Amino acid sequence: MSAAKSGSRKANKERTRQKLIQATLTVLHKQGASALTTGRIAAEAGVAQPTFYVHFNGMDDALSQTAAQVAEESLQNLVGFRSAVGVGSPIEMIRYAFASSIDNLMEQPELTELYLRHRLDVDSPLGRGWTEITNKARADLAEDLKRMSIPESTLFSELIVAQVIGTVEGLLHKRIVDKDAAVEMMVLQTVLTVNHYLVKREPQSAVIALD
Amino acid sequence: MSAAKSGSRKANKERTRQKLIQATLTVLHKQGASALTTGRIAAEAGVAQPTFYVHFNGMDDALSQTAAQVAEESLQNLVGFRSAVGVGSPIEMIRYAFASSIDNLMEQPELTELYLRHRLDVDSPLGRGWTEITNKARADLAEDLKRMSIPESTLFSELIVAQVIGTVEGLLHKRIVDKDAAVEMMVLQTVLTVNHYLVKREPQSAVIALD
DNA sequence: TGTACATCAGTGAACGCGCGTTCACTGATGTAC
DNA sequence: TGTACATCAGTGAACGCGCGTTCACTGATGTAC
Repeated sequence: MSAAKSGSRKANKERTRQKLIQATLTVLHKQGASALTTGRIAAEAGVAQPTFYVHFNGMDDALSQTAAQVAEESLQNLVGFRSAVGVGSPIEMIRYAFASSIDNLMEQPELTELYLRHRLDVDSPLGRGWTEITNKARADLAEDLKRMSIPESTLFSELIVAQVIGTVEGLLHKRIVDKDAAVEMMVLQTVLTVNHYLVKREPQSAVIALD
Repeated sequence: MSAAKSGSRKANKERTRQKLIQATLTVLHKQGASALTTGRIAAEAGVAQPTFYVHFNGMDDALSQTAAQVAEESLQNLVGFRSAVGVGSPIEMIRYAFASSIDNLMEQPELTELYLRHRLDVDSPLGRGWTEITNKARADLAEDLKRMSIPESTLFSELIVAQVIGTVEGLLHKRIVDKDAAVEMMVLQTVLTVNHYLVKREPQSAVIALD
Protein backbone atom coordinates (compact mmCIF):
# COMPACT_ATOMS: atom_id res chain seq x y z
CA MET A 1 0.00 0.00 0.00
CA SER A 2 1.38 3.37 -0.97
CA ALA A 3 1.67 6.34 1.35
CA ALA A 4 -1.00 8.18 -0.61
CA LYS A 5 -4.70 7.53 -0.22
CA SER A 6 -5.52 4.07 -1.43
CA GLY A 7 -8.44 1.87 -2.35
CA SER A 8 -9.22 -0.89 -4.74
CA ARG A 9 -7.43 -0.77 -8.05
CA LYS A 10 -10.76 -0.19 -9.82
CA ALA A 11 -11.75 2.68 -7.54
CA ASN A 12 -8.34 4.30 -7.91
CA LYS A 13 -8.59 4.09 -11.68
CA GLU A 14 -12.04 5.64 -11.63
CA ARG A 15 -10.75 8.42 -9.41
CA THR A 16 -8.01 9.20 -11.91
CA ARG A 17 -10.53 9.15 -14.74
CA GLN A 18 -12.66 11.66 -12.87
CA LYS A 19 -9.64 13.87 -12.30
CA LEU A 20 -8.93 13.79 -16.03
CA ILE A 21 -12.53 14.64 -16.91
CA GLN A 22 -12.59 17.54 -14.48
CA ALA A 23 -9.20 18.65 -15.76
CA THR A 24 -10.60 18.66 -19.30
CA LEU A 25 -13.29 21.11 -18.24
CA THR A 26 -10.82 23.18 -16.24
CA VAL A 27 -8.32 23.50 -19.08
CA LEU A 28 -11.14 24.33 -21.47
CA HIS A 29 -12.37 27.03 -19.12
CA LYS A 30 -9.02 28.49 -18.07
CA GLN A 31 -7.03 28.21 -21.28
CA GLY A 32 -9.60 27.85 -24.04
CA ALA A 33 -10.33 25.26 -26.68
CA SER A 34 -7.14 25.88 -28.66
CA ALA A 35 -5.04 25.01 -25.60
CA LEU A 36 -6.84 21.75 -24.96
CA THR A 37 -4.07 19.13 -25.34
CA THR A 38 -3.58 15.73 -23.76
CA GLY A 39 -0.48 17.06 -22.02
CA ARG A 40 -2.23 20.01 -20.43
CA ILE A 41 -5.18 17.88 -19.32
CA ALA A 42 -2.83 15.36 -17.72
CA ALA A 43 -0.81 18.11 -16.04
CA GLU A 44 -3.99 19.72 -14.69
CA ALA A 45 -5.04 16.31 -13.34
CA GLY A 46 -1.62 15.79 -11.77
CA VAL A 47 -0.66 12.69 -13.75
CA ALA A 48 1.90 11.96 -16.47
CA GLN A 49 0.85 12.67 -20.01
CA PRO A 50 0.70 9.05 -21.27
CA THR A 51 -1.75 8.30 -18.45
CA PHE A 52 -4.29 10.09 -20.62
CA TYR A 53 -4.16 7.08 -22.93
CA VAL A 54 -4.76 4.64 -20.10
CA HIS A 55 -8.24 6.13 -19.84
CA PHE A 56 -9.12 7.50 -23.26
CA ASN A 57 -8.59 6.50 -26.87
CA GLY A 58 -7.83 10.10 -27.78
CA MET A 59 -9.23 13.60 -27.39
CA ASP A 60 -12.57 12.76 -28.98
CA ASP A 61 -13.08 9.88 -26.59
CA ALA A 62 -12.12 12.08 -23.64
CA LEU A 63 -14.58 14.74 -24.77
CA SER A 64 -17.31 12.14 -25.25
CA GLN A 65 -16.80 10.84 -21.74
CA THR A 66 -16.73 14.40 -20.45
CA ALA A 67 -19.98 15.12 -22.28
CA ALA A 68 -21.58 12.00 -20.83
CA GLN A 69 -20.48 12.99 -17.35
CA VAL A 70 -21.79 16.53 -17.73
CA ALA A 71 -25.08 15.29 -19.14
CA GLU A 72 -25.53 12.82 -16.32
CA GLU A 73 -24.48 14.82 -13.31
CA SER A 74 -24.44 18.51 -13.96
CA LEU A 75 -26.66 19.71 -16.70
CA GLN A 76 -29.54 17.32 -17.07
CA ASN A 77 -32.07 19.64 -15.53
CA LEU A 78 -30.14 22.80 -16.02
CA VAL A 79 -32.42 24.17 -18.69
CA GLY A 80 -35.38 22.20 -17.48
CA PHE A 81 -38.86 23.37 -16.60
CA ARG A 82 -40.24 20.10 -15.35
CA SER A 83 -39.70 20.76 -11.67
CA ALA A 84 -42.28 23.55 -11.73
CA VAL A 85 -45.25 21.24 -12.08
CA GLY A 86 -47.66 21.67 -9.17
CA VAL A 87 -45.98 24.69 -7.58
CA GLY A 88 -49.16 26.70 -7.11
CA SER A 89 -51.15 29.08 -9.28
CA PRO A 90 -50.31 29.14 -12.98
CA ILE A 91 -48.34 32.34 -12.76
CA GLU A 92 -46.39 31.12 -9.75
CA MET A 93 -45.60 27.98 -11.67
CA ILE A 94 -44.35 29.93 -14.66
CA ARG A 95 -42.32 32.23 -12.44
CA TYR A 96 -40.84 29.25 -10.66
CA ALA A 97 -39.94 27.58 -13.95
CA PHE A 98 -37.97 30.59 -15.12
CA ALA A 99 -36.37 31.34 -11.79
CA SER A 100 -35.27 27.79 -11.02
CA SER A 101 -33.80 27.28 -14.48
CA ILE A 102 -31.73 30.41 -14.11
CA ASP A 103 -30.73 29.61 -10.54
CA ASN A 104 -29.61 26.15 -11.57
CA LEU A 105 -27.44 27.54 -14.33
CA MET A 106 -25.99 30.26 -12.11
CA GLU A 107 -25.01 27.72 -9.47
CA GLN A 108 -22.13 26.47 -11.59
CA PRO A 109 -20.95 29.59 -13.39
CA GLU A 110 -17.80 28.10 -14.92
CA LEU A 111 -19.63 25.13 -16.34
CA THR A 112 -22.44 27.34 -17.59
CA GLU A 113 -19.94 29.66 -19.22
CA LEU A 114 -18.48 26.63 -21.02
CA TYR A 115 -21.98 25.56 -22.01
CA LEU A 116 -22.76 28.97 -23.48
CA ARG A 117 -19.49 29.11 -25.33
CA HIS A 118 -19.48 25.63 -26.77
CA ARG A 119 -23.09 24.54 -27.04
CA LEU A 120 -23.03 25.04 -30.82
CA ASP A 121 -19.64 23.36 -31.41
CA VAL A 122 -20.81 20.87 -33.94
CA ASP A 123 -17.32 19.41 -34.33
CA SER A 124 -16.73 18.42 -30.72
CA PRO A 125 -18.50 15.61 -28.86
CA LEU A 126 -18.87 17.99 -25.95
CA GLY A 127 -20.64 20.55 -28.12
CA ARG A 128 -22.86 17.88 -29.62
CA GLY A 129 -23.78 16.71 -26.13
CA TRP A 130 -24.75 20.24 -25.16
CA THR A 131 -26.76 20.69 -28.33
CA GLU A 132 -28.63 17.52 -27.46
CA ILE A 133 -29.32 18.70 -23.90
CA THR A 134 -30.65 22.00 -25.19
CA ASN A 135 -32.84 20.33 -27.80
CA LYS A 136 -34.25 18.04 -25.18
CA ALA A 137 -35.02 20.98 -22.90
CA ARG A 138 -36.83 22.74 -25.74
CA ALA A 139 -38.79 19.64 -26.65
CA ASP A 140 -39.79 18.95 -23.04
CA LEU A 141 -40.86 22.53 -22.57
CA ALA A 142 -42.92 22.51 -25.75
CA GLU A 143 -44.64 19.36 -24.56
CA ASP A 144 -45.39 20.89 -21.15
CA LEU A 145 -46.81 24.01 -22.76
CA LYS A 146 -48.95 21.93 -25.06
CA ARG A 147 -50.27 19.97 -22.10
CA MET A 148 -51.19 23.29 -20.49
CA SER A 149 -53.19 24.08 -23.66
CA ILE A 150 -50.91 26.97 -24.51
CA PRO A 151 -51.04 27.76 -28.22
CA GLU A 152 -47.94 27.97 -30.45
CA SER A 153 -46.14 25.78 -27.94
CA THR A 154 -43.14 25.00 -30.17
CA LEU A 155 -42.49 28.62 -30.98
CA PHE A 156 -42.99 29.61 -27.36
CA SER A 157 -40.47 27.04 -26.22
CA GLU A 158 -37.93 28.45 -28.67
CA LEU A 159 -38.33 32.00 -27.42
CA ILE A 160 -38.45 31.01 -23.77
CA VAL A 161 -35.27 28.95 -24.00
CA ALA A 162 -33.61 31.78 -25.91
CA GLN A 163 -34.59 34.24 -23.19
CA VAL A 164 -33.41 31.99 -20.38
CA ILE A 165 -30.08 31.38 -22.07
CA GLY A 166 -29.76 35.06 -22.92
CA THR A 167 -30.55 36.10 -19.37
CA VAL A 168 -27.97 33.73 -17.97
CA GLU A 169 -25.44 35.11 -20.43
CA GLY A 170 -26.33 38.62 -19.33
CA LEU A 171 -26.02 37.73 -15.66
CA LEU A 172 -22.69 35.95 -16.09
CA HIS A 173 -21.28 38.84 -18.06
CA LYS A 174 -22.64 41.38 -15.56
CA ARG A 175 -24.76 43.19 -18.12
CA ILE A 176 -27.84 42.18 -16.14
CA VAL A 177 -27.61 42.87 -12.44
CA ASP A 178 -31.19 42.47 -11.26
CA LYS A 179 -32.04 38.80 -11.69
CA ASP A 180 -35.52 39.14 -10.26
CA ALA A 181 -36.43 41.98 -12.61
CA ALA A 182 -35.29 39.86 -15.54
CA VAL A 183 -37.35 36.90 -14.39
CA GLU A 184 -40.36 39.15 -13.86
CA MET A 185 -40.09 40.55 -17.37
CA MET A 186 -39.84 37.08 -18.89
CA VAL A 187 -42.85 35.95 -16.89
CA LEU A 188 -44.84 38.98 -17.97
CA GLN A 189 -43.92 38.55 -21.62
CA THR A 190 -44.93 34.94 -21.53
CA VAL A 191 -48.18 35.34 -19.61
CA LEU A 192 -49.37 38.43 -21.48
CA THR A 193 -48.66 36.83 -24.82
CA VAL A 194 -50.26 33.52 -23.92
CA ASN A 195 -53.35 35.36 -22.73
CA HIS A 196 -53.45 37.39 -25.91
CA TYR A 197 -53.33 34.25 -28.04
CA LEU A 198 -55.96 32.55 -25.90
CA VAL A 199 -58.36 35.47 -26.09
CA LYS A 200 -57.77 35.90 -29.79
CA ARG A 201 -58.54 32.25 -30.42
CA GLU A 202 -61.53 32.11 -28.07
CA PRO A 203 -62.63 35.48 -26.67
CA GLN A 204 -64.33 33.98 -23.62
CA SER A 205 -61.41 31.76 -22.61
CA ALA A 206 -59.93 31.75 -19.14
CA VAL A 207 -56.68 33.66 -19.08
CA ILE A 208 -53.77 33.36 -16.69
CA ALA A 209 -54.27 35.69 -13.73
CA LEU A 210 -51.45 38.16 -13.25
CA ASP A 211 -51.36 38.00 -9.45
CA MET B 1 2.28 41.79 -67.41
CA SER B 2 1.36 38.23 -66.53
CA ALA B 3 -1.24 36.16 -68.36
CA ALA B 4 -3.50 36.26 -65.32
CA LYS B 5 -5.65 39.25 -64.42
CA SER B 6 -3.41 42.11 -63.48
CA GLY B 7 -3.51 45.52 -61.89
CA SER B 8 -1.30 47.66 -59.76
CA ARG B 9 0.96 45.85 -57.34
CA LYS B 10 -0.96 47.38 -54.45
CA ALA B 11 -4.34 46.32 -55.80
CA ASN B 12 -3.10 42.79 -56.47
CA LYS B 13 -1.79 42.51 -52.96
CA GLU B 14 -5.09 43.71 -51.53
CA ARG B 15 -6.93 41.18 -53.66
CA THR B 16 -4.81 38.37 -52.25
CA ARG B 17 -5.39 39.67 -48.75
CA GLN B 18 -9.14 39.57 -49.35
CA LYS B 19 -8.87 36.03 -50.67
CA LEU B 20 -7.05 35.03 -47.49
CA ILE B 21 -9.63 36.71 -45.27
CA GLN B 22 -12.50 35.03 -47.08
CA ALA B 23 -10.60 31.74 -46.96
CA THR B 24 -10.25 32.13 -43.21
CA LEU B 25 -14.03 32.34 -42.85
CA THR B 26 -14.54 29.48 -45.29
CA VAL B 27 -12.14 27.13 -43.52
CA LEU B 28 -13.66 28.07 -40.18
CA HIS B 29 -17.11 27.29 -41.54
CA LYS B 30 -16.31 24.13 -43.50
CA GLN B 31 -13.70 22.52 -41.28
CA GLY B 32 -14.14 24.09 -37.87
CA ALA B 33 -11.94 26.06 -35.53
CA SER B 34 -9.59 23.18 -34.75
CA ALA B 35 -8.73 22.85 -38.45
CA LEU B 36 -7.90 26.52 -38.85
CA THR B 37 -4.21 26.48 -39.87
CA THR B 38 -2.15 28.85 -41.99
CA GLY B 39 -1.67 26.07 -44.53
CA ARG B 40 -5.36 25.35 -44.95
CA ILE B 41 -6.22 29.04 -45.21
CA ALA B 42 -3.57 29.53 -47.90
CA ALA B 43 -4.73 26.42 -49.79
CA GLU B 44 -8.35 27.62 -49.67
CA ALA B 45 -7.20 31.00 -51.00
CA GLY B 46 -5.19 29.30 -53.75
CA VAL B 47 -1.77 30.58 -52.72
CA ALA B 48 1.32 28.99 -51.23
CA GLN B 49 1.44 28.63 -47.49
CA PRO B 50 4.23 31.17 -46.79
CA THR B 51 2.16 33.78 -48.61
CA PHE B 52 0.08 33.87 -45.44
CA TYR B 53 3.03 35.62 -43.77
CA VAL B 54 3.29 38.22 -46.50
CA HIS B 55 -0.06 39.52 -45.29
CA PHE B 56 -0.33 38.61 -41.63
CA ASN B 57 1.96 38.43 -38.63
CA GLY B 58 0.34 35.17 -37.57
CA MET B 59 -3.07 33.65 -36.92
CA ASP B 60 -4.08 36.27 -34.37
CA ASP B 61 -3.33 39.06 -36.80
CA ALA B 62 -5.24 37.28 -39.56
CA LEU B 63 -8.22 36.83 -37.27
CA SER B 64 -8.05 40.48 -36.21
CA GLN B 65 -8.09 41.60 -39.81
CA THR B 66 -10.92 39.18 -40.54
CA ALA B 67 -12.86 40.56 -37.59
CA ALA B 68 -12.29 44.13 -38.78
CA GLN B 69 -13.48 43.18 -42.25
CA VAL B 70 -16.59 41.46 -40.94
CA ALA B 71 -17.37 44.37 -38.62
CA GLU B 72 -16.98 46.87 -41.41
CA GLU B 73 -18.73 45.18 -44.28
CA SER B 74 -20.96 42.39 -43.20
CA LEU B 75 -22.25 42.61 -39.70
CA GLN B 76 -22.37 46.23 -38.67
CA ASN B 77 -26.12 46.48 -38.87
CA LEU B 78 -26.80 42.80 -38.63
CA VAL B 79 -28.28 42.99 -35.16
CA GLY B 80 -29.27 46.60 -35.52
CA PHE B 81 -32.60 48.25 -34.98
CA ARG B 82 -31.70 51.74 -36.11
CA SER B 83 -33.12 51.42 -39.60
CA ALA B 84 -36.64 51.14 -38.23
CA VAL B 85 -36.88 54.77 -37.19
CA GLY B 86 -39.76 56.49 -38.92
CA VAL B 87 -41.27 53.43 -40.57
CA GLY B 88 -44.85 54.18 -39.55
CA SER B 89 -46.98 53.49 -36.51
CA PRO B 90 -45.16 52.33 -33.37
CA ILE B 91 -46.13 48.71 -33.83
CA GLU B 92 -45.12 48.72 -37.48
CA MET B 93 -41.82 50.19 -36.44
CA ILE B 94 -41.26 47.48 -33.85
CA ARG B 95 -42.29 44.77 -36.29
CA TYR B 96 -39.95 46.18 -38.91
CA ALA B 97 -37.08 46.30 -36.43
CA PHE B 98 -37.44 42.61 -35.60
CA ALA B 99 -38.10 41.48 -39.14
CA SER B 100 -35.25 43.40 -40.75
CA SER B 101 -32.73 42.27 -38.16
CA ILE B 102 -33.66 38.67 -38.77
CA ASP B 103 -33.73 39.09 -42.54
CA ASN B 104 -30.30 40.69 -42.50
CA LEU B 105 -28.87 37.80 -40.53
CA MET B 106 -30.57 35.19 -42.69
CA GLU B 107 -29.15 36.74 -45.84
CA GLN B 108 -25.70 35.37 -45.08
CA PRO B 109 -26.41 32.06 -43.38
CA GLU B 110 -22.83 30.78 -43.31
CA LEU B 111 -21.50 33.97 -41.77
CA THR B 112 -24.36 34.08 -39.30
CA GLU B 113 -23.74 30.47 -38.34
CA LEU B 114 -20.11 31.42 -37.64
CA TYR B 115 -21.29 34.40 -35.65
CA LEU B 116 -23.59 32.26 -33.51
CA ARG B 117 -20.91 29.67 -32.95
CA HIS B 118 -18.02 31.97 -32.14
CA ARG B 119 -19.52 35.15 -30.76
CA LEU B 120 -18.49 34.19 -27.21
CA ASP B 121 -14.95 33.02 -28.11
CA VAL B 122 -13.13 35.23 -25.71
CA ASP B 123 -9.75 33.88 -26.82
CA SER B 124 -9.99 34.73 -30.50
CA PRO B 125 -9.88 38.22 -31.99
CA LEU B 126 -12.77 37.18 -34.21
CA GLY B 127 -14.87 36.21 -31.21
CA ARG B 128 -13.95 39.40 -29.41
CA GLY B 129 -14.99 41.38 -32.47
CA TRP B 130 -18.35 39.66 -32.53
CA THR B 131 -18.82 40.22 -28.82
CA GLU B 132 -18.20 43.90 -29.41
CA ILE B 133 -20.68 44.04 -32.28
CA THR B 134 -23.33 42.37 -30.14
CA ASN B 135 -22.67 44.67 -27.21
CA LYS B 136 -22.96 47.67 -29.45
CA ALA B 137 -26.25 46.41 -30.87
CA ARG B 138 -27.60 45.95 -27.35
CA ALA B 139 -26.44 49.40 -26.26
CA ASP B 140 -27.88 51.08 -29.35
CA LEU B 141 -31.18 49.30 -28.89
CA ALA B 142 -31.36 50.24 -25.21
CA GLU B 143 -30.76 53.84 -26.15
CA ASP B 144 -33.46 53.76 -28.80
CA LEU B 145 -35.92 52.23 -26.36
CA LYS B 146 -35.09 54.84 -23.78
CA ARG B 147 -35.64 57.58 -26.32
CA MET B 148 -39.06 56.05 -27.00
CA SER B 149 -39.78 56.38 -23.25
CA ILE B 150 -39.97 52.61 -22.87
CA PRO B 151 -39.27 51.59 -19.27
CA GLU B 152 -36.62 49.02 -18.30
CA SER B 153 -34.88 49.74 -21.57
CA THR B 154 -31.64 47.94 -20.70
CA LEU B 155 -33.37 44.77 -19.66
CA PHE B 156 -35.65 44.94 -22.68
CA SER B 157 -32.70 45.24 -24.99
CA GLU B 158 -31.15 42.14 -23.42
CA LEU B 159 -34.26 40.05 -23.92
CA ILE B 160 -34.97 41.37 -27.39
CA VAL B 161 -31.44 40.66 -28.61
CA ALA B 162 -31.61 37.22 -27.01
CA GLN B 163 -34.86 36.52 -28.81
CA VAL B 164 -33.59 37.73 -32.16
CA ILE B 165 -30.42 35.67 -31.87
CA GLY B 166 -32.41 32.68 -30.65
CA THR B 167 -34.89 32.99 -33.50
CA VAL B 168 -32.12 33.15 -36.07
CA GLU B 169 -30.56 30.09 -34.49
CA GLY B 170 -33.91 28.32 -34.66
CA LEU B 171 -34.40 29.29 -38.30
CA LEU B 172 -30.88 28.26 -39.35
CA HIS B 173 -31.24 24.92 -37.60
CA LYS B 174 -34.73 24.38 -39.04
CA ARG B 175 -36.40 24.15 -35.67
CA ILE B 176 -38.42 27.25 -36.55
CA VAL B 177 -40.05 27.13 -39.96
CA ASP B 178 -42.49 30.03 -39.83
CA LYS B 179 -40.41 33.17 -39.65
CA ASP B 180 -43.39 35.51 -39.70
CA ALA B 181 -45.06 33.74 -36.80
CA ALA B 182 -41.84 34.04 -34.82
CA VAL B 183 -41.58 37.76 -35.58
CA GLU B 184 -45.23 38.24 -34.66
CA MET B 185 -44.75 36.53 -31.32
CA MET B 186 -41.71 38.64 -30.51
CA VAL B 187 -43.58 41.80 -31.45
CA LEU B 188 -46.53 40.80 -29.30
CA GLN B 189 -44.35 39.94 -26.32
CA THR B 190 -42.58 43.26 -26.57
CA VAL B 191 -45.65 45.45 -27.12
CA LEU B 192 -47.83 43.76 -24.53
CA THR B 193 -45.10 43.92 -21.93
CA VAL B 194 -44.19 47.52 -22.67
CA ASN B 195 -47.87 48.48 -22.38
CA HIS B 196 -48.16 46.61 -19.13
CA TYR B 197 -45.20 48.48 -17.66
CA LEU B 198 -46.51 51.82 -18.93
CA VAL B 199 -49.98 51.29 -17.46
CA LYS B 200 -48.54 50.04 -14.21
CA ARG B 201 -46.39 53.11 -13.86
CA GLU B 202 -49.03 55.58 -14.98
CA PRO B 203 -52.51 54.08 -15.40
CA GLN B 204 -53.68 56.78 -17.83
CA SER B 205 -50.67 56.56 -20.13
CA ALA B 206 -50.97 56.05 -23.85
CA VAL B 207 -50.15 52.50 -24.81
CA ILE B 208 -48.95 51.11 -28.12
CA ALA B 209 -51.90 50.20 -30.30
CA LEU B 210 -51.94 46.58 -31.43
CA ASP B 211 -53.12 47.21 -34.97
C1' DT C 1 -1.10 -15.75 8.00
C1' DG C 2 2.56 -16.02 4.58
C1' DT C 3 4.67 -16.63 0.15
C1' DA C 4 4.99 -16.71 -4.82
C1' DC C 5 3.06 -15.23 -8.83
C1' DA C 6 -0.23 -12.40 -11.89
C1' DT C 7 -2.28 -8.19 -13.06
C1' DC C 8 -2.38 -3.62 -14.35
C1' DA C 9 -2.45 1.76 -13.49
C1' DG C 10 0.83 4.81 -14.24
C1' DT C 11 5.38 6.33 -16.28
C1' DG C 12 9.81 7.94 -18.89
C1' DA C 13 11.63 7.82 -23.19
C1' DA C 14 11.36 7.81 -27.91
C1' DC C 15 9.36 8.77 -32.43
C1' DG C 16 6.94 10.87 -36.30
C1' DC C 17 3.92 14.33 -38.03
C1' DG C 18 1.90 18.64 -38.80
C1' DC C 19 2.33 23.12 -38.01
C1' DG C 20 4.36 27.87 -37.65
C1' DT C 21 8.01 30.50 -39.04
C1' DT C 22 12.14 31.97 -41.68
C1' DC C 23 14.87 32.79 -45.71
C1' DA C 24 17.01 33.07 -50.13
C1' DC C 25 15.23 33.32 -54.50
C1' DT C 26 12.19 34.50 -58.70
C1' DG C 27 9.88 37.08 -61.87
C1' DA C 28 6.57 40.58 -62.55
C1' DT C 29 5.71 45.47 -61.61
C1' DG C 30 7.36 50.08 -60.92
C1' DT C 31 10.71 53.91 -61.69
C1' DA C 32 14.64 56.84 -63.14
C1' DC C 33 16.84 58.69 -66.81
C1' DT D 1 9.75 55.44 -76.06
C1' DG D 2 13.45 52.44 -74.43
C1' DT D 3 16.72 50.63 -71.24
C1' DA D 4 18.74 49.57 -66.80
C1' DC D 5 17.85 49.11 -62.20
C1' DA D 6 14.89 48.79 -57.84
C1' DT D 7 11.11 46.95 -55.50
C1' DC D 8 8.38 43.52 -53.73
C1' DA D 9 4.41 39.79 -53.76
C1' DG D 10 4.72 35.26 -53.88
C1' DT D 11 7.32 30.75 -53.44
C1' DG D 12 10.02 26.19 -52.38
C1' DA D 13 12.79 24.38 -49.08
C1' DA D 14 14.33 23.87 -44.64
C1' DC D 15 13.98 23.86 -39.63
C1' DG D 16 12.39 23.40 -34.90
C1' DC D 17 8.73 22.72 -31.73
C1' DG D 18 4.78 20.84 -29.67
C1' DC D 19 1.75 17.43 -29.87
C1' DG D 20 -0.27 12.68 -30.24
C1' DT D 21 0.80 8.10 -29.86
C1' DT D 22 3.41 3.85 -28.65
C1' DC D 23 6.05 0.82 -25.74
C1' DA D 24 8.84 -1.45 -22.40
C1' DC D 25 9.11 -1.04 -17.69
C1' DT D 26 7.93 -0.40 -12.58
C1' DG D 27 5.89 -1.11 -8.41
C1' DA D 28 1.65 -1.43 -6.02
C1' DT D 29 -2.55 -4.24 -5.77
C1' DG D 30 -4.81 -8.59 -6.21
C1' DT D 31 -4.97 -13.73 -6.00
C1' DA D 32 -3.87 -18.71 -5.48
C1' DC D 33 -2.38 -21.98 -2.46
